[in-house]
Amino acid sequence: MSSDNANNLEEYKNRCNICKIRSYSFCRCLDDDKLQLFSDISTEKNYQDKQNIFIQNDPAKHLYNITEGNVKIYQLLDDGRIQIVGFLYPGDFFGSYRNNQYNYSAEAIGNLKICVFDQKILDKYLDENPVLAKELLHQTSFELTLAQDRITVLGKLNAGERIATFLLNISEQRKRIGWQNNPISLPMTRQDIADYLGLTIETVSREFSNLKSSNIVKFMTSKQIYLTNPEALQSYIV
Amino acid sequence: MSSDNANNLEEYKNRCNICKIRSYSFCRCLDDDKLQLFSDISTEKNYQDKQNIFIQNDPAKHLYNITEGNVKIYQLLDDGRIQIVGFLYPGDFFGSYRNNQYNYSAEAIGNLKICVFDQKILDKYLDENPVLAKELLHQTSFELTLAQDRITVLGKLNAGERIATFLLNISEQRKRIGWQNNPISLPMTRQDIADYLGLTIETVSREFSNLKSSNIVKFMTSKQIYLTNPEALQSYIV
DNA sequence: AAAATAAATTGACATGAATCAATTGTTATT
DNA sequence: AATAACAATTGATTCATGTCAATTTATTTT
Repeated sequence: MSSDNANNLEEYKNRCNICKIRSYSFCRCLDDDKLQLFSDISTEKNYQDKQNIFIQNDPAKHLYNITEGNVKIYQLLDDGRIQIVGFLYPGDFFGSYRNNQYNYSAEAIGNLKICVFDQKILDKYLDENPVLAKELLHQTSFELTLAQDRITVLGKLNAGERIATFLLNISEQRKRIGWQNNPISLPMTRQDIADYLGLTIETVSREFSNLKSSNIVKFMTSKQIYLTNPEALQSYIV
Repeated sequence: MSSDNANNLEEYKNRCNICKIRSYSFCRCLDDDKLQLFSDISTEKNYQDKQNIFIQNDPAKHLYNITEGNVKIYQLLDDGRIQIVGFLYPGDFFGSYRNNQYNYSAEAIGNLKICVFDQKILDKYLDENPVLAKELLHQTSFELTLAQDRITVLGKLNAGERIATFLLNISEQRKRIGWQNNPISLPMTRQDIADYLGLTIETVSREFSNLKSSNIVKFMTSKQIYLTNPEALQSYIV
């Protein structure tokens, strides 16, 4: 674990075809021989659809990084109301780097492959690898800007605008990781979309129907959408 | 700038009577002789009420840390709608550690004293001071959890619940930094509170009146509130 | 393939918060 | 101290989204 290895990470950063831009995924995005270097501090783990990775307020011991698949993180209120804080993609971190409690629950959407980092071991490792610490800081800063954007979406946008933003964000996300950005697939349910956007399932459905009848989107299936007129979507976001 | 200095920071962390818990304020919280060490990488700057520190989408060159006073950070939509992303306190960071554009505008609330860090110089400094990098990561992670909590407030809580959460958060914040947590002062206008909570000024005012007539709060002035019954406020948040 | 179960859509209606408008209270300015 | 300018409150009304209910479509299970 010489600091040399960490500095070399820079070169592998853009090699990953899953998470090119958002950050490298610590494990999958490294060549097999480099992967070995990280086996000291992370272990790989698999989850299936709807499996919980951890629950809000659990004592926090790990930081996770998505290798393959998607995760939803959500907060639950006492009376059962749920808010989905985020849908996460390959390369995204979740869990906790240092807090003693998880701030949300995390659940797999579909099949999931993640890297698990023990907080203490990672923390020690960062002392010897400032490049890695900075990279983690960079990624966390980026996630903070995404969360801040979502605050504006939930605080100021109406239903139609929220849906438009949501569709365009997914399209952008796909572009970022080098996938075709049209048609897009919605791996989550309508209820999940509603809980993510602070709306009800009925409102989500109605807004989709509006977009459909305006020929702005076209549904191949209810989870496969072709953005016929992305510019029209853009104009929703003022 | 030996890495020794950075490691020693740990001892000064809890000395500051402004920002004890949330993190140390890089400058003010250090003894005068230690302060000297940081003059290489940061400069102090003063602002007055309503002065802009930077504007959204400006090319980002600095990271800031509040020494004294408050800052509001906000996003502006094309049609003039505004969302206040956060009210910041002494010890809080804002600006950008590494992005090339600011994600929000920042404005002083009242008199403000901040430390300015040049991105490039800070970045280089972090390589030699992993403890500092980790501390910055820790603070950023913490701010991320706050932003995530706010997503739930804006996505799921009704007007009364948002106001109750807001008042309790301020009370907690004051407790954290060692001030009396009752009565609390609201340095911002009703419009600011509305723009922070995703409500209108009229709704904010009505909810305050409701709390007043239920004897849950008592207004010394319109900006000085005594929380007569904090437990009742708690029960709002389900 | 048929039946059963779950997910998504659509309609009718209710309601919380926004909007519009007027009034009162507070802080500057001369 | 009087006036002006601004901030906060209160009332009347509208409207976007939520709620409740029924129907259609899609996905499992047998």
